[in-house]
Amino acid sequence: MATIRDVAKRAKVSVSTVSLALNGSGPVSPSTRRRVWEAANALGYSANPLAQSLKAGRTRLIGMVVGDVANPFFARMLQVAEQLLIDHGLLVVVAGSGGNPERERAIIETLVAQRVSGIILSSHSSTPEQIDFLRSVKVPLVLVDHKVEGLDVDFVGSDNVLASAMLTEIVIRLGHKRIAHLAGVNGLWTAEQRKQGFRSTMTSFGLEVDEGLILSGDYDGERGYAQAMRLLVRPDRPTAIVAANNVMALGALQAMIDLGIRCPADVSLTSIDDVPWGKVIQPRITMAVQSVEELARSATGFLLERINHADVSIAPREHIIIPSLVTGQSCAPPPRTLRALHDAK
Amino acid sequence: MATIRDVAKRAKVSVSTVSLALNGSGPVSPSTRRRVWEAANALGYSANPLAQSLKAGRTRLIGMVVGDVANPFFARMLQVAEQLLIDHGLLVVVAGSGGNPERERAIIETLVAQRVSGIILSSHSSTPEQIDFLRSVKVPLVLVDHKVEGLDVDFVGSDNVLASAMLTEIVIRLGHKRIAHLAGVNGLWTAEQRKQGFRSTMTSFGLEVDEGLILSGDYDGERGYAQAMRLLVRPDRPTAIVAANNVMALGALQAMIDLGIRCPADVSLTSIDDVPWGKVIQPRITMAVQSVEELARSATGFLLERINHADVSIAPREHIIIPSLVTGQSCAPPPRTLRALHDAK
DNA sequence: TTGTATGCGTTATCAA
DNA sequence: TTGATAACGCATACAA
Repeated sequence: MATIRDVAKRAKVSVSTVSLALNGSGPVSPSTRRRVWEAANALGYSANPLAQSLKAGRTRLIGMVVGDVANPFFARMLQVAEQLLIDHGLLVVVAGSGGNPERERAIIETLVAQRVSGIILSSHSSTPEQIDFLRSVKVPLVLVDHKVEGLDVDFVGSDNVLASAMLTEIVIRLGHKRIAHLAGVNGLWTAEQRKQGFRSTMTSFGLEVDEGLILSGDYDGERGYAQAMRLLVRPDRPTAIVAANNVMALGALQAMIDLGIRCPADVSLTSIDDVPWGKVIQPRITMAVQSVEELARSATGFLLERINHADVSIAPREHIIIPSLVTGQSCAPPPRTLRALHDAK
Repeated sequence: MATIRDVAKRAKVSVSTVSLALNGSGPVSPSTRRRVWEAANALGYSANPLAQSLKAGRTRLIGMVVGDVANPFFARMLQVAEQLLIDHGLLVVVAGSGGNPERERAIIETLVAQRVSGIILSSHSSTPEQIDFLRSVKVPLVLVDHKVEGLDVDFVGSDNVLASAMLTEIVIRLGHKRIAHLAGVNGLWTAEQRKQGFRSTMTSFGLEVDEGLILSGDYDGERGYAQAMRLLVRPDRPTAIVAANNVMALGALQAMIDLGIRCPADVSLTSIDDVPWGKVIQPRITMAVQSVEELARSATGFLLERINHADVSIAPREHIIIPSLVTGQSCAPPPRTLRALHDAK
């Protein structure tokens, strides 16, 4: 591979002139500029990014750290962000933490050591230690999806309270009273927010929250299936389930199918986040969807601003995306028999 | 950040001694080794990967280039590969080519310029120019999924001919005669292989291949839906559809649902590749699945070998994964009326 | 407008 | 066993 020295030799100028000419970072006479250009072209020269990075102290790499790379939500986010970033000459390094805080930390340390220009992080930990650690990261950082309270960095996420509140209200208005919430990973920010939206809506409609009907499915399909099973086999089973994410909703739906319970005739179901291939799943599930595209665009936008204006200090920003309701056929009034029973008591 | 010089100063030795002590790349007396270690620890020193890479001529980065990062097949592949690679101290840079050959080429050039240690590529082009270009890439390269004929590099993929042959045979044995093939992107290796498996099986069972029943859905869900529609509204519609991938099968299923056509009572359906959330889709689709895990493991294994034994020349290897059949409820004998009609003619 | 020289942080060669 | 020094390839402050 040709180096800057080869170009200098061929153009009969010094290396600094080549650098100035090619980067436009200084005054170069048109004639030498052309000579340099031609020499560079003839040799197929392009600067070694490694040497540039060593000099500059940072690479043109962006780190993206999420819990699970294969999760369709993050896969889509990666897709959108990567396209945007590559157009700005930035490459994306992805790593999955598996939801493990230590692993998350180790990955971030590796990325910082690699001198990445910025990090997009969906953090799975908000312990004081993790906050301290993240605070110590001097690389531009944007948090997505999961907010870490007490950490003053850019955040892009959706209104999780609103999302579950919307869905809860829908089933309440249909006449449901025994409503279950299939929650996410306990302690995780989004999971707690969604739980809160469920609880507050129940209360504001004068319904009592049965804590036994709030089960965590860990945002996982299999766990969602198991927990839904547990709910559905109860003699006093709920007549509606508000699932905190898409894959748990699918797990719940599968549990119903396996038990011969009809949706929505017997039990209604709602979900947060779009369901992959939701259109071919019967019944179509009523859900509160957050725009992944908007999330990805916003997060990369924040990051690019910080990278390009590293000199000016920008106050941490927050972009909360409002979920939109997509109505399916998975919700109906509670079955007569049950409703009668409840009304009677 | 502490540099090697800081460590040298603190341990009162030269930088070369620090390098030797820390890397174990030369003879160092136990006492100085300990002093260096302690100094390094006290300063929280770790070598700057950028400087190491500049010296070594290559980074500890692996490039992964696929058509679509959000495609569940590739997302899963990325997930598995990334975990394996990070355990070997390698980070993964991902980029989506969008199936565009020029973009694919540009991405690979960027990765090579970045001095990545290796590239995992699912190429969407096998033109002579692309082959020449890929041949010129001096970085360890492993092809996955799509084989590029005439390029002597490691390849990991599945037996695509067998996959579609299996599915075609299943519907033939159920008595179907008018069988459609919802094919992938014309010209793409896997798509052509799958088409071939369909054709040869039809022929070997003495059935005529109606070219009008082979439609390309471009491996895309929407296109698959449209093409399935086209097939299903025909008065002489096929009684079975063999889809060349999962998302097109889902598109076809959706088309059937929208048209009020029952699956499998009216039309049978099969698919290559696992369907995401296939368990909650009614009916469960009969499919030939390839193990993405095996593919990812094998590909990273090949790559790691080449990277770790860059000195010895290894002949290009091929790992063909045998798809396994997963039987669902999407296949049944053709409807009586139609069968009678056909038998009569 | 152009050239010289230095540093970015390592590793490796060669002396000592 | 240890140390001085030259690369790796580039950018830039300073000189000319």
